[in-house]
Amino acid sequence: MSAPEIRVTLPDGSERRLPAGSTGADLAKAIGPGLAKAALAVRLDGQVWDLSRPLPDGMKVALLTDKDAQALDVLRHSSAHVLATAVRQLFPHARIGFGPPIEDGFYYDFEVPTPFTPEDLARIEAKMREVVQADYPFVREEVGREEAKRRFADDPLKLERIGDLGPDEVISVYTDGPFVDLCRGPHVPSTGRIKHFKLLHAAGAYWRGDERRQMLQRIYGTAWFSKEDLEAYLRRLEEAKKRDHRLLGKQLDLFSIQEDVGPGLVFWHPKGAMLQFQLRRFIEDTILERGYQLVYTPHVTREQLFLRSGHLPLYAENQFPAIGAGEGEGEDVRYRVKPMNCPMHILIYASQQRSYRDLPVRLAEVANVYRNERSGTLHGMLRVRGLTMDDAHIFLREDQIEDEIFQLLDLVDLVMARTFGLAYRLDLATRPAKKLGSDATWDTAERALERALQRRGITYRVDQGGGAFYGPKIDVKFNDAIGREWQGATIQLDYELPERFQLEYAGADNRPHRPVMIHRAIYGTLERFCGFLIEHFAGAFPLWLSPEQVRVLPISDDQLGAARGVESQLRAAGVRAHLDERSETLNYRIRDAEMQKVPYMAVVGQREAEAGTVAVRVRGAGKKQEIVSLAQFVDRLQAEIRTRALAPLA
RNA sequence: GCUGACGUAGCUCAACUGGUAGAGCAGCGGUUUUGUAAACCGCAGGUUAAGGGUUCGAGUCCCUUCGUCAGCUCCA
Repeated sequence: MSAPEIRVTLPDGSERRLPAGSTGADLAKAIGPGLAKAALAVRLDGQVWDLSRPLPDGMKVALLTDKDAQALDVLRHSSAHVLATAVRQLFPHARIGFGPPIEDGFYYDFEVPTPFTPEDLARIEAKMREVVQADYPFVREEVGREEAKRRFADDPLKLERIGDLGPDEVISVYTDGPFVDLCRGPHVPSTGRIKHFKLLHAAGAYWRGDERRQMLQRIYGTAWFSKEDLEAYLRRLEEAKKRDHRLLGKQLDLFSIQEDVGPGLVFWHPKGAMLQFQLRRFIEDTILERGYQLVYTPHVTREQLFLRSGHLPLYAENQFPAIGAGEGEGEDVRYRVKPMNCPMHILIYASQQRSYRDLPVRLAEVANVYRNERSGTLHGMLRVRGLTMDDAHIFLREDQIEDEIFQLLDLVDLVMARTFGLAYRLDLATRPAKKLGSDATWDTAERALERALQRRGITYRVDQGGGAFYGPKIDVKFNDAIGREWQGATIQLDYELPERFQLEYAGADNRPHRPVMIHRAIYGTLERFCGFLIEHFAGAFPLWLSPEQVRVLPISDDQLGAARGVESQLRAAGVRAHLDERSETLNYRIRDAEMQKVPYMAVVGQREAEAGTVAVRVRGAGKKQEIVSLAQFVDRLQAEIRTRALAPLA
């Protein structure tokens, strides 16, 4: 029994009465013809529905148009269906996987005997335009389980999905023209609404994200409400490519990765090495102020150590194979290059008796470790095999955990936000399925992390099951130029290793107690962080980080002497200055300094040479120059370096 | 690791369907001595990633290996 009328509340609070059975489209029509044309979907209490579905009584309803972000997701989801429609027409035997909207676009997975070629993509895109032209309505139907199975009898992928649906779940099917898909929806009213889209690329993707299962072919595309948005997005992709640290690393001669040595192994060229040196110096100075102690430990160890720590065999996949012992040593002695520093730092902790009064003991090491990452995962400096971690292990009492985590979160903020001006996200990663230790321990650990996060009053996401096998962690996430997400800083709580190594401290009760450990890295690794900074600053580093801070440019050889004086005085003042005495035109040398993103140019012509001044040109500021005395210039540079200013001081 | 694409001078890229590997920039040598984003002339630079095969002939076609890129999977 349905009421003869339904009532809905609009976002402005007003109420509307409609005949029972009215749809979102009817509501839009009732409000006005403009809205009827613009409406794409309807939102009921946060849930988005198709316009064609009858509205329930007494709901809050909002019509979505191209102004709503949620509508954009609907558009992209519908675009995925248009893609599948086109693929099915060109490849009738293609089986259909998933086709969701994603950030900036959509994809659809297909099982086809041969992967799509770029030419196929062009054909598919052309076919998609025909589907759009045909303006097929998206028709929603609810079907029973058996009916659903019958309809998709020829597609094992769909059948598998149907089988996975819960008994109470409504099974809906969407049809646009010749294409029928099992789909939760919602969709735009018809394919004609999709106008501004482009297929980007195709690549393999495992069915259901499981590498043990077959590989499907995924086609990625992007879709927008307006031509301008689409073009802006494509431009944004182009711009992002210019910030790519792999490109800038070459252009600015920061680093290289060489085939002769191996993938994922970074050569830090002099300019890149200066970046690393500054970053290292900054973090080491900072943590020394905060009660850390620096240590250095060996790069290889008897394999035994990693057996005891539990890394072998658990982490063996990511470790390089064992190295045989040298002549004269027992044949059973095998060595491993270290993938982590924790066991090393633990041995230092365990090398003497510790009192409860000594805790926390904070051992830090900017250390090189080696991990045999899978070849396909390597990516410039962001994913490498030789990692330089700014690692530390903190040994503490359980009652100290919350405070220590609190302080660590502050350290993260100091480095990320207050020093580099970076926006960052925090994830609280909780217990995974495969874990060590009792649930009670995990409860305590997770709660300690939570409390510290809340005490800092920062928002964070919960990454359910994303913790390490030995404990929960807080991870810092950021995006690279191309939008991929990476992990930076990490703070991990560990009850397991102290147990395995039988660590102890003497308590106030004069009895042995077991400490807890925190593994933490602030940059994460210098490779990844540096790569990220290159992209973040697009190579135009703040002064304190810039490998070359000032380029001194004499206008002609007559000023060479004066320019040499400027260079040496700057260097004496702790500024990384470099004299460009090539017999090229001034314009040429300015252009070169600009392209190398040197923050300051100090031009020395006859006037400056006589007056003891320099003509300062600021990176990126064009012709605007300032004549200052060398002393003033030095003061300004030193202040800017000392404060680690992100932009030139006025 | 998996799927696909790709690999030509230090860098960016040419070389029609197999027919003598080229250009710009960078480098080097000269000339030029410059006032705010590329002076001019010349020279040199390559076992076409490596190895094998097909062919009268391979940068181009086939195979193997290595590497790069995109995505998946996995992780700082």
